[in-house]
Amino acid sequence: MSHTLGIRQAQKQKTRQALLDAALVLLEDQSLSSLGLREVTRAVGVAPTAFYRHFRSTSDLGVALVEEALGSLHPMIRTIVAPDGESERRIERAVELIAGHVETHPAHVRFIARERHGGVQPVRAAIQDQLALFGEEVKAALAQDPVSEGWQEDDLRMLAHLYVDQMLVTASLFLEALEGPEDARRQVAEDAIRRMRLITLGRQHWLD
Amino acid sequence: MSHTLGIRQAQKQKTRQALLDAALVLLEDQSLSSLGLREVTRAVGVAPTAFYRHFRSTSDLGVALVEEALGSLHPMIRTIVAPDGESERRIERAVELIAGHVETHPAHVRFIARERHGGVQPVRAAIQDQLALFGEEVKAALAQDPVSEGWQEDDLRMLAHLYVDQMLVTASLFLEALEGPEDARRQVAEDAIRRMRLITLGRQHWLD
DNA sequence: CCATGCAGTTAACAACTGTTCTCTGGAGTT
DNA sequence: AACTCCAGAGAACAGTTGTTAACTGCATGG
Repeated sequence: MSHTLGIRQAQKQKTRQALLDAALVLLEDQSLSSLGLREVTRAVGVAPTAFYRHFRSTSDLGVALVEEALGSLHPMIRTIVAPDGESERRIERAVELIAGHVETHPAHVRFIARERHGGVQPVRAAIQDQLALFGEEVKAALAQDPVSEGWQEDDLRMLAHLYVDQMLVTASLFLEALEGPEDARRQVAEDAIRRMRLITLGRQHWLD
Repeated sequence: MSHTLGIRQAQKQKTRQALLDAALVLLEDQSLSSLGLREVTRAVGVAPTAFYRHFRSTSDLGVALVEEALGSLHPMIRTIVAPDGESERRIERAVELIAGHVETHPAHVRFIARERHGGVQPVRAAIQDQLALFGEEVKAALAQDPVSEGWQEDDLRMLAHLYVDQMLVTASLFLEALEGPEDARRQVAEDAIRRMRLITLGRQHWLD
């Protein structure tokens, strides 16, 4: 299906990716609203004006980063919330998956946590859109589960959003514990499991 | 107890407060890491160099803003979590209190939500410190509650942090709905109440 | 094989940044 | 009344920023 694109376009995508990568590194200790376009091009080793061939502005680049960070995450969401297996085991697997993802993509996770409430409106909007999508996917999966029988639409939506928020909180806690000792990470994992367990408990008694 | 301070110090505190206020306004649509000190002094109508009489840097000012935004919030936390009255009524009151605070101090709430994961380390640390304090206060209050009889220390801590996170999430949702129609705010309130209800349910069955 | 398109370069711009040093006027002290 | 102190002003600094225009060289399609 993928038409092998010419040398020309390949080179373009390569520098575009280099810009995204460099920006992500620079964003590890600053916010997008203070990221300068010259800063990014300098890091890549390319003229400042080359930036415009790929992005209208840094906030435009930010939106592309949101796509990169969250767009590929939908399969993982579906895996986490897939209704199979015993609930305790599912919780542990979910937390493990989150921990793994934070370990392999720390900069992406940091970027999302930072810019979710950050100072750049279009980027905030892009993140909200993706998270809303996550919410719908989780809600659809929850609806499949027999535990959700008799649930109102509103309550399902609430629970789905609660789960999504919980995933983000957990991810950002893992992020904080990344540099620290392994003990801290295990602590975060245990705490996250406890939280999920309590939420699941509330879920099972919702219709009492 | 408060010694009436001289004209000199009074004037100093006045411009200091003016700097904080101006910064808070400017931070409504940008992050602290992109806030310039000249920008702030210009907004106040004072020479750039005057800034140094009050703050070492903008991140120093940010830490002061954290104090201003969260320092005065401890009484409210204690009120919310005080163990009196029926639980459903307590939840409603808590959500109302949060909604009210977001309405009266939107800029402060936005600042905290933004800089909690923002690009300025000292500010992040200051926020984490305050939130950890909130956590301890909530935990202490929960321990008083008869529902918490027989709970382990770890579980109490987990629940306290869950509550604190939930308050922040709720506040930021109210913030997003602030400009919109009243309908949206009522929706947020109802959703927040539902979340709290589910968590409380999980809490009541924790020791089953 | 030649003409076109376009990714990336070079140079220049006005505007802005944080920080330094020196100065001043008036409040606080004796 | 004379003296000290210090919040704020003013000017200057070397760097930085985003954006513009006109360019160059090479992959591409006819």
